[in-house]
This record gives sequence, C-alpha cells and structure tokens, in this order.
Amino acid sequence: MAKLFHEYKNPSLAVDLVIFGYHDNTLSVLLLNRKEEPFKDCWTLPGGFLQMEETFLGTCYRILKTKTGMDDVFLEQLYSFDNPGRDPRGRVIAVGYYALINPARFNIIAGSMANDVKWFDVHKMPKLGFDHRDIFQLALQRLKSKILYDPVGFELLDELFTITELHELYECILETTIDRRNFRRKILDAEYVINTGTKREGLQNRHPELYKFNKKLKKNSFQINVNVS
Amino acid sequence: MAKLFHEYKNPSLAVDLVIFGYHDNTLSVLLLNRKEEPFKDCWTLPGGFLQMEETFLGTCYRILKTKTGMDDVFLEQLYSFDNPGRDPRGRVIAVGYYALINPARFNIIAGSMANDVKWFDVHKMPKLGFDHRDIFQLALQRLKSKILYDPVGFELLDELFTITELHELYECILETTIDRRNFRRKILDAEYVINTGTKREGLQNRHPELYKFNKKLKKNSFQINVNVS
DNA sequence: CCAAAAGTGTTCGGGGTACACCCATGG
DNA sequence: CCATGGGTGTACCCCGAACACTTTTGG
Repeated sequence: MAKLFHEYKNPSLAVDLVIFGYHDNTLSVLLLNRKEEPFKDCWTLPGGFLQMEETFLGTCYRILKTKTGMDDVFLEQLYSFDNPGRDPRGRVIAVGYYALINPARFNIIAGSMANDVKWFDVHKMPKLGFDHRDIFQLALQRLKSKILYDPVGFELLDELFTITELHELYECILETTIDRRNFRRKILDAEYVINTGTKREGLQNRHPELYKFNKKLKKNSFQINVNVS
Repeated sequence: MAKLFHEYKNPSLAVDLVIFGYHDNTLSVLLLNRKEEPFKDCWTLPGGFLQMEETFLGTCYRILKTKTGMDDVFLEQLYSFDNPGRDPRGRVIAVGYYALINPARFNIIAGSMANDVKWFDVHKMPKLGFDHRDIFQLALQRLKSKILYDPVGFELLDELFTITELHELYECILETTIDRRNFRRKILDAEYVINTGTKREGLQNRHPELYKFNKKLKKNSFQINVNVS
C-alpha cells in the first residue's frame, strides 16, 4: 500500500450551522456577512472546514466558539449536502447541523472571517450564499416536526420559563394557534416541565408560575397535534 | 490563492449502503464478505469511496450496479458518521444511505471486491466490520419509524400485491401485530393503494385482490399506530 | 364438504378539541 | 376597581381499538 488514504484527492468537508435563537416571540437564525470571496458581502450560515483530527461536533463547537462565543448548546446533525456546484472554489461537501440556543445567554461577536454577525427573523431572510438557503429550509422543517414529539423547545428559552412562554414558542415555530388550555394540560400531563414553586415577579398582572424542563423526560412521551396545512 | 481546495489534506469520504430486502416474511440486509484488509473475511455493508465528480447518489448507484447488479431503487440518506477510529486505514467519513429493494427483481452478484454477497435476516446479523453495526441499526430504526407515515412499504414488494402481503410486511418490520381489518381500512381510506381489479390466481383458497401503489399519495396522508414498546 | 385465507361492519372507549369563567396583580 | 394575562374544568365527538361471521376457492 503506497499512498495513505488522505493523500488521494478528496472533496473538502465543511460543516455548516443553522443556529436558531428565539427572542421577543420571533424565531431567528444567525448569519454571517462574509469578508472574503466567494460570496463576499453576502450573508451565509456560519461554517468551517473539518480538520483531519476533528469530529463534526468538534467543528461545530469550534465555529460556535470562535465566531459567536457560544458553547454548550443543543446540536443535531441535519443532512449532508453534495451538490457538485455548491461551492465555486471546488468540490466541497457540507454536513449541516442545527443548533438551538437562547440568545440571551451569549454575546454574539463578529469573528475575523465576517464583517458582521446578525440574527435574522426566519421570515425575513436575505438571499444566502452557497446552497445555504436549502440547508436553512431543511433545518426549519426539521425543527417544526421535531418539537411535536421531542422536548427540545426549552433549549430556546431561559432555564426557568412559564407555560405561556412555552406555548408562545410553539405557536411561533409552528406558525399556528394552539388552544392554551389544551396545550397546558398536555405539557403538564406529559411531565414535560417541573413546577419550581417560584413565580415570575414584577408584572402588572397575575404572576405566572415558573417551570423548568424535566430532564428525565424521554422522546416520544408526548405528542402535540397541529392542523397540517 | 495557491492551492486548490482538494489539495489540502481532507478526510476520505465513503458511502455505505444498508440495502433492505423483504422475502418470505423476512426483512433482510445485503452484506459483503470482504476479500481484502481491513476486515478481511468479515461481513460489511456494501460501500465505496466518493469520487471527486460524483454525487452521493452517484456513488450509491455505482455500488449497487457493480456489486449487486441493481438500479432504480428507493434510496434515502440516513446520517453521516464521523467517528475518527471507524476505519483503521485512516480518517474516513461515511455517509450512510439505505435502500429498499425487492430481491426478486435482481440477481445478486458477487463483485470483484467481495468473496461473497448474502442476504441476512435483520435478526440474525453477523458481527460487522467498521462501525457498520451502528449504521445498520440506525437504518432499521429509520425504516421502522418511516413506514408509519410515509408510504414506502411497497418498495419492498412486487408491483402488484395483496393487502395481506402489505399487512404482513408491516407486521414483520414493526415486529408487532396489527389488526387485519383496521389495517385494511386505514390503507384503503388513505388511498395508499389502487385496486387493479385482478386477483392472485392459483391459491388453494379465496383469490385475493391485487393492488398497486397509488403514486399520487403524499407523505403524511396516513398514520399507522402501533403500541410503542 | 372441508380447510384456509379473504373480505366485510359495528360497538365501545379514550383522547383530542372546543369552549368560558374566576383569580391574582399593579396601577 | 379596573385592565391584563394566568389558571382551571367540562362536554362532545371523532377516531382508533377490539372483535366475529360470511365468502371464495381448491382439493
């Protein structure tokens, strides 16, 4: 055996991140404005190349850390994208991941690669470079179906939250209305959340109870039903 | 810019296939017995390296064609596997795909890379090389959840099939019993199938009606419910 | 006539949906 | 005391689950 494997020509491997954040009843995605060609001055998903020794998650955290200052977030692999024309520099395969974060926890910083880092409402996305629109759309679709049966919504909220806040989050992501009382019953019956006994103070009306996520809860132990349109 | 992208060191990219076939009330997976190191004489999933100009599906079809003589089958991307130790030859990323085929349609041939090509009952799998057991298990899990809401079962059957055959397929894959009458009603109500008006001949009992898949049927237009264990 | 599998309808119960009133708080 | 949003209970209906008898065919 003459050559080592990596000495053959191989496509490059990039990891691209769809970072979802939720704030003010708005679901947003974090985009970078590129300082370099290709797609200079275009908005793109944060991404980076996989290093030889790195895992995908390793790359994800490197991107999150250096470009946005984040760590310890929910990450899930989305899909791998192989369109031969997706990167004008050559053959690049992209492994898409999506992240769910609470923007309040982090100070977003513009890294060295980007002019600017900004949250965009998922309904007001700019034109994206590469095939990032495809990646974004798949991620959004995945998130929408995932929150129906997997308790991931809390990743986007503060550690303590009210049922109403969780309810609004679901309505925002699913773009529909959900009966408030039925939602509450289902979430409580499924033990999605644990009542902390504390209340949110300082409001001009009744103080809602604060809950935290029940970490023992398993996937598929509840099911939110929505009119599929 | 001095170097072209692919001249940097990159991990190799392999595509590994979990090929499901159904026959005699048994769900099987096609495995190759390797002629070469690593994992010489071990059973593995069919796979191959992505060529620079190739798409993932291109690689899939190349593998299917050269190793098994198949084409025109259902293929879906499963997941990408990045465990740094998964291939003893060096850093190899694997993109997993799974295929659903009707074994009756093809003559399986042992290609030049393999000692042997064989179907294995999913419940009687041998020890697999690389991380192929992980890939296989994820594929099986995906198939089990997919047939509940996406009409893919027919991919494993002949073009014309009876409701009973479809019913047995579901019971076999899901490893459970499903009420025959409720299943039939649900499949017919959802217009999963179209009655061809012909009947299966030559049986010693009542001749069942033959159906074909309704190609207009969309995902999520039905839902099989099963006791989740 | 018998064995074997195909085909068909009805009943019952649980869960999902729809819906309205009282409560707590700050101003 | 009023405005605002939080918290709670019930009735109905639909869908899913359970279930048994008749029909067709070959031998």
